Amino acid sequence: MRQSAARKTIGQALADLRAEFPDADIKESKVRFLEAEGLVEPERTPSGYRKYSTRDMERLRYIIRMQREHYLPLKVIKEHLDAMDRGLEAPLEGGSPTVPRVVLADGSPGAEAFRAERSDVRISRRELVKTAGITEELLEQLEAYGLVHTRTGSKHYDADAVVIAKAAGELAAFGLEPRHLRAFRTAADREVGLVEQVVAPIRRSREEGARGRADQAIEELAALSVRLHAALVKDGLRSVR
Amino acid sequence: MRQSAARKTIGQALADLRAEFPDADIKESKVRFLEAEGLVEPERTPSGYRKYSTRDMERLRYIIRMQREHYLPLKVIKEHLDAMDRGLEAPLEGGSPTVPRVVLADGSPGAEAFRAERSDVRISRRELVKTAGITEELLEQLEAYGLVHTRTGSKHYDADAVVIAKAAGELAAFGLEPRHLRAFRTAADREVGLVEQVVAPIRRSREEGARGRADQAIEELAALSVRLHAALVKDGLRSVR
DNA sequence: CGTGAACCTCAACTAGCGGTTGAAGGTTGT
DNA sequence: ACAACCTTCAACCGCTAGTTGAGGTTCACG
Repeated sequence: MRQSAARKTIGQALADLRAEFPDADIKESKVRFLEAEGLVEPERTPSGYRKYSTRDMERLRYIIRMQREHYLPLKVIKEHLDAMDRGLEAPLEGGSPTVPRVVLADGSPGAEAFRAERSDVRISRRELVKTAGITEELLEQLEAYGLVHTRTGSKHYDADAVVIAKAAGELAAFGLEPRHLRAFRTAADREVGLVEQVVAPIRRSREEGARGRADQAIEELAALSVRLHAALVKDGLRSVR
Repeated sequence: MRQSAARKTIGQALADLRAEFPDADIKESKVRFLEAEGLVEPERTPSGYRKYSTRDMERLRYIIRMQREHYLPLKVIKEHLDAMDRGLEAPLEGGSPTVPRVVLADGSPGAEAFRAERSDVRISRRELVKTAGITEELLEQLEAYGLVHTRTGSKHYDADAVVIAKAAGELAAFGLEPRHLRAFRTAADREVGLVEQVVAPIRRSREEGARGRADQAIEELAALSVRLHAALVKDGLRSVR
């Protein structure tokens, strides 16, 4: 019934977008228009049907988010996407130029984050404290709770560490301390475990391309996890409002 | 020719703006247009000539900066100006380097983003199954595990339900069943609890604007939670790859 | 007092953006 | 076989952010 969620026809792609942005009334014509403008380039079947990959879907979601949340014109969004294509990302607002910026810039189900394997960011402890805008003390606690860590076998931190530290810093401003955040770590670990469970058999298969399919699966699972999580939190918060 | 610098005629105002934004080619017609749109309200002399105060000039400069730097549409800029009139801070003005800004919460646009999705989507069970592309059976399980539910006191589902159901459907394609997803629910609940903890005291305060500040806090916390979670998952997955 | 620059209003016009629509036709799944 | 789904292409649309011009008033200076 449900195929590998990977390469969607325009209709399926549209259904996905509508599910994620239910109040936006996105039409086929819009998705095609975005292609005409050079913002997405889905592959085509031999007969000419569009096929949207996970990456294409990420781009579409990014476009819609940027339009809605930041009112950016398409040509600016295109520049961002192009910039993200060749190397690192650049989106929202320039900061200190010395420090690499981190993607997961807003509440996006941050799929693009999972692609950024290329960003071999290496940051010293001092830089981390500075760019994340946190105190030494907070960093120590974050490390104690296993939320932030140096790369295995290194004394340096990576891009994830920056995002985590930054978020933790802002949460601290609300009175949430690292010990409150332990649950996040646990939840994340559990999800990673789930992903492992799914991927292990794929990876073990002796078929050709098993490795690639495993990586693809990891990406999709990660994106889905984050999306599911975000929706559940949002749903749960309805009761708080 | 020489006047008190305070209240400029439109010609003098224009000269000022052109000096500050030499490459913007601002015309009288534009300044008048901005007034017609309610973004500035210069006083008038008895004969009807416009007189721009220092404050009016600041507003004009702000408008031009926002257009150039953030591509904001006039109606959004107007909202910002109105908000600033009622004592709030300039939403998108250059942030202090020490305190990082939360993107999702950057003033009315961000607020709208989260609020917008509370649109009153009402979907029947049949529609949910169809748009999420899942089976009846899966939906039953999702409900049994508390992942998807109708709105309290209603027989209909909302936008969150669609996103959740869809994600669950795609995860099911990977062999992950609702029972595997229970942990997501638990994690989300824990985060909601945390948010509640932070927000409750804000809300209880009898100060003016407490309600608004509480909502603002919820949005920020939600964004931070999702961000933190995503980064932790991504970080955790590094070991799987 | 006259004249010209600077100002006024109001209506009509416009360019560009971000799509939408419809017609005519090809492809695919059951 | 036939519906559901997909394709292209050109024409059309509504909105934003102004611009332009006609016709008239006010101000500053000689």
